[in-house]
Amino acid sequence: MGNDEFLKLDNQLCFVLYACSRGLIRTYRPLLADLDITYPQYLVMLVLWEQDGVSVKALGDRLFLDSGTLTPLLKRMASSGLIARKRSATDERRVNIFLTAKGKALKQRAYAVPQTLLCHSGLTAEAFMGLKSDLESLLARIRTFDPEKDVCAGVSAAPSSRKQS
Amino acid sequence: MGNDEFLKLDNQLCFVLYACSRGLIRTYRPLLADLDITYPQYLVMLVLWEQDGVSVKALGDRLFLDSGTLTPLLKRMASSGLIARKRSATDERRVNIFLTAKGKALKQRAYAVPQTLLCHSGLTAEAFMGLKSDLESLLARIRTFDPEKDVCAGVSAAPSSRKQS
DNA sequence: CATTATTTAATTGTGCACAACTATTAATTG
DNA sequence: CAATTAATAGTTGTGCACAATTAAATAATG
Repeated sequence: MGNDEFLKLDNQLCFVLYACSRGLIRTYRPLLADLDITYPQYLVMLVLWEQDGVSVKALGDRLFLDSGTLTPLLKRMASSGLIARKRSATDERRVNIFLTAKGKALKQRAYAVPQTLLCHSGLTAEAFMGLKSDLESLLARIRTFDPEKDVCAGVSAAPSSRKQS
Repeated sequence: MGNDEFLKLDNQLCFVLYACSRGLIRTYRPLLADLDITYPQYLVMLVLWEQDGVSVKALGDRLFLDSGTLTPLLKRMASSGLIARKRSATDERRVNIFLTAKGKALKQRAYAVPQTLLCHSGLTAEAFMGLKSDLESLLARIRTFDPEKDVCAGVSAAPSSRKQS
């Protein structure tokens, strides 16, 4: 009976994380609409403003997105004139992404975005940093988790069914 | 120049939230695949296991999803035999969602999911509760934010351009 | 009671996410 | 150097998200 507690929606960390993520992105939406970009496109711009000319692969590693997501997204950004996609001369497999003048210029209008968001979040700088740090730890943990040596496999099974190596 | 710090990817709370949310859902995926459901479908099941027969509207209020997302999702769940969609007799606008026998039975196999996830997250019960609580506060704040009385509007503009009522 | 406004779901269209697969190029190895 | 393997993008197909619109039913109002 006490097991039912674990299945209640309000006891799910993942749900509040999922709801928070979508809620924050919803808060960004009108600000980014002024810049004519979506939230994932904004993330691509953040990477490019730090380092122009990165490959699709490097972008994917940074944003945890694969080519199935990035290829069409980058094509949309190219057709709206923010970036240019250029096949690498030294490695023909690579496609490098470069900011256009329009893409570089957009940065000026983006400076206001993070500060407006911080204000909307109602967080102090300390709370902001603390929460970000906690989430970074969680992210690192779930991304390095190795299913091969899964300590959790039998965690909710009957004790007798646990397989010890 | 110091403004550039605010536009760095690694300084974005929303990005780590977005990455964490997708990372956790990725961790759920193989477990839920065993139950033949996706993560959003799992959330619907959590609501229905708590309260059978809710309307699409009530589901949407609970999960922060609209009919554009829920209608096709619920149709898929109906065709896979987990739920039944029934037009309400007392209010013909409403569609109420009921668990089938198969849907009710699935709960037994779902008990293991939250505990496996908790283990994968590597969080203590205290850290889990603390993080969930912090995210709930943030969610409440951004969901009740009223753009009409936006204190943040001029937050990054020049001080002289601030409009006081 | 007829009209208007509101509520509720469904529909349409766009843009992600991601798994599975293909094609091309580069690196490795016998 | 030829054959194999690995790396990189692209393609295809499915399932969300969400804005905007439509349609139907109910509630509110003059």
